Amino acid sequence: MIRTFTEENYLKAIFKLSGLTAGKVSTNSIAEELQTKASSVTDMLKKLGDRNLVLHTRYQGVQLTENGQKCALDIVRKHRLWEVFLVDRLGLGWEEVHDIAEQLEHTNSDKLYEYLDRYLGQPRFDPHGDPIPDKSGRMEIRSQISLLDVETDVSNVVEGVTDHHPDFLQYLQAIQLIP
Amino acid sequence: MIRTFTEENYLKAIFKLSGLTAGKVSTNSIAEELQTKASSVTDMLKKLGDRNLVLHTRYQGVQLTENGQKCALDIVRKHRLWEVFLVDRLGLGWEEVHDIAEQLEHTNSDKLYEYLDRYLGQPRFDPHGDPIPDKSGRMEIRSQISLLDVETDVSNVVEGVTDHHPDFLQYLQAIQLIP
DNA sequence: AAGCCATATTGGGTAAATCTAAAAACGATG
DNA sequence: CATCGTTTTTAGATTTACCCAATATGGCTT
Repeated sequence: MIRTFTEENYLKAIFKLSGLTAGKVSTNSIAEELQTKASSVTDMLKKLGDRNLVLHTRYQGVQLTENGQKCALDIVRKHRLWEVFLVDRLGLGWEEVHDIAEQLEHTNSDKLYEYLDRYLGQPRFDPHGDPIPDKSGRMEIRSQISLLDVETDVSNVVEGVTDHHPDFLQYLQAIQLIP
Repeated sequence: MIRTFTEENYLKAIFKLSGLTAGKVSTNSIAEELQTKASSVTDMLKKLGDRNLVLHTRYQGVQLTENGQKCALDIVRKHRLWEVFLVDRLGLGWEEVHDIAEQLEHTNSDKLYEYLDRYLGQPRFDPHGDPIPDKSGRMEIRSQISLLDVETDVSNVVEGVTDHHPDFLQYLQAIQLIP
């Protein structure tokens, strides 16, 4: 199954948005996520539908098929493995690796990722605390509570962030609040 | 200066062919190198010419401008750094990394390559024995002689290969003739 | 139930990179 | 120096991923 760079980005966006809304994803939300126009999204949804990667009913939103979910998890896996590499091995800052991983994640080669995964010690979480799916798409969920809800005078370990905006991550870095 | 994936591949091809023929490069040779048609090449040469990356005179072949040469060396550098990573760090075979590096080389980020280079110990040669240009495009040339011209009964060190075809490299691997 | 508004889709068009087929230029040779 | 064959370029079409403007849909009000 050959997927273009663009198709992969759509699948990843739909996957991400499905997690937030826990259901069907709207055309406009995808357009905003990918910084494109709703009409472009409709075009692509039709194409992804033809390829059995999404289920799209006119005016009703879209969701990933089992097949599409598998593809999306594969891309997420690649992205997060690269982030671990960039931070743990190369020593880049955890707040600056997202854009680089966004490029690297489109590299295809089963063997590459098999070896990269082993080289990194089969990590289960990326530098932002997000879980890394395994080859078959399974990933660990950690039960976490928000820092907003934490009791004062109690020591806690920060495991991850939910806001991935560069500015916010740089702020966390500056105050040394690191997962 | 933003370059597309495709433009980068053309620059790399022209650079490679310039080295072989030591002069102007023909449209057909580029078409063969990139597995495309001569008419597509002409189109792209026009575009690269407009961008001051090549010097193209109708029916007379093409050569890289100083600017184009710099871009090509940058891509070659990225390619070869990735090859070192794949072989030395991940443990992939030197005969199977070319296609993967061909994808990775299009990743952009000055900082990434600065850190990758340092992480790999600023290597000057890739696993095939080809020199790796430094940030400003300079690279070492080793004076090598062909195995065909080597005297018998004399011990030699194999430094590299000139034929990069997967089948040939797999054969060398099989007989343990490794740089 | 009718109207209104936000959301989504369609239709028509553009730009990039490709292709095929036809025409143009080069250069080797008789 | 005219001709032939190869190489290269042009012209016109196709495909992919976009865009805008116009239209359609569905849900919410009243």
